[in-house]
Amino acid sequence: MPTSSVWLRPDRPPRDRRLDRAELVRRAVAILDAEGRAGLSMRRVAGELGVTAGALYWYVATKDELLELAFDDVLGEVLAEIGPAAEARRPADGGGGEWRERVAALASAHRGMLLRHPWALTDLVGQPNLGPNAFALAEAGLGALSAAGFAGADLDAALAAVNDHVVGAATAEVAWRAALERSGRWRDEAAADYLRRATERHPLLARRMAADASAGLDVDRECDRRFAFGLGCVLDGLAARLTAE
Amino acid sequence: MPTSSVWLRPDRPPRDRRLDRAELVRRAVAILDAEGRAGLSMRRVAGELGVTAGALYWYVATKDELLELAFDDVLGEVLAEIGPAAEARRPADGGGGEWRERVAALASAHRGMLLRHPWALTDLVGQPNLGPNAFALAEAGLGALSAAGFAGADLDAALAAVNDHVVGAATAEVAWRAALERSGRWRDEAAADYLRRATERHPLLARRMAADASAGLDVDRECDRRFAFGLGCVLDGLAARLTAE
DNA sequence: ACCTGAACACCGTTCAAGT
DNA sequence: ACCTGAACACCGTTCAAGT
Repeated sequence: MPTSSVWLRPDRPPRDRRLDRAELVRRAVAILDAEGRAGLSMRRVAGELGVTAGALYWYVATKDELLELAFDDVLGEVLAEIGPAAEARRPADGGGGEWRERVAALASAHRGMLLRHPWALTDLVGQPNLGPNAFALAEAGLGALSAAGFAGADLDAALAAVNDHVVGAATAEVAWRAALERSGRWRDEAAADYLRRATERHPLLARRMAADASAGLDVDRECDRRFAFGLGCVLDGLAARLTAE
Repeated sequence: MPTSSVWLRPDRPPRDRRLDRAELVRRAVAILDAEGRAGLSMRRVAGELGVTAGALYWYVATKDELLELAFDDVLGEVLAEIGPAAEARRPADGGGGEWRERVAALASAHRGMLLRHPWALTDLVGQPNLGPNAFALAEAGLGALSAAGFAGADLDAALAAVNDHVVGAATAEVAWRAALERSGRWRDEAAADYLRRATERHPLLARRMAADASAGLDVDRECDRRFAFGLGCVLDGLAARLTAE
């Protein structure tokens, strides 16, 4: 059990080494993307790096630390996508109505990253995230919302409202897509029976499911639509709280 | 690898058995609540039930199935807290402005359950949830929002917006509380140094963190406040979309 | 029908010993 | 300083054999 955090023990200066943290993290992310959390083992990472499992513990104290580093790594993609330009021109802009677009761009990039790396959602639960990219992303969010006019405790709450929607929507989307993939195996007699009986007492649910099934819905479009709908609600609510003060 | 789902194979009628699914689930939930996901092993559950690990596989095909059952079990607490009364009087009420309170009550009970069982948040990612309590909860949400006036695809999107906020906020809250617990171990020289350097380039973040630290903030109150703030935003947005049509 | 006991193929982590 | 090799204490899952 490590007594402190990865972020407090920087990667040591190299001497005779064949590895460094960055390489561990790259491998871990690749494995996580390809096979999910269940596919990641210290032995697997080590094997792909041509090294023994024990060697990894020279760079990292536990597997959890490696996951922490991997999470912060992909978190960096969000601002990389927005472009450092947006960050640079922040103090300059007039803070008019365009805060909505800036917040929406951040939220959308954040969502995109979570969909590319669904395993990262699990990291959000239960682990404090104190890496440099987490800080930078938080600062960008605070910047966009303070430019809008939020300050003090409301600034925290406003950022939380946006982030919560991003995380919640990504969670639901990932789960829904997983369910659809497995639904291929649900096309038998027993499954149809179970669903029929289960929805008998749930007419609204039954109608929505029937609508989805009959319309041959475009999953990507529907996910985008729901995300935009919810984000629009949150942003409207924020705008209302802004003018009310 | 099971080819179908737990929900398709109902618990068999008893003969000489000493166990049943309900007992497995109760034990699993107790262990998860007490020690989190890391504390749950098939051997542990079996041991507490006075039985061999292999015996569990008579009732359940995999550990994942047990987790699925455990998740649906705690999901049942949400409507149990709201009371079946609310469900019963649903078709009767006039559908006026009180939909806000009904949706808020559902969201709040949902949040409470997730905070009591933080391990459930991990289940939300990657696993489709097809248990009876999940269906019932979805129906209740659809009922509240269709009473408000939503229909069709907007009904789905409206429910998703509320649920996403609940799940996202609970995720953030659980992570934040975990971070605060560990912050006891962060009170040394190196940690202070890391935080100082990390926040140097992030003035807004630094100011918010300083405000939190100096005010001696009440974590419970602040979490409640943020949840209500975000939920208020979402509900305002929904209300606006309702009158716009 | 239900459970035991033992096995299989894995884990994360530690640590002496090597270079 | 960095890595190996082997070990320890676990896992989930399977399955013959018992009752």
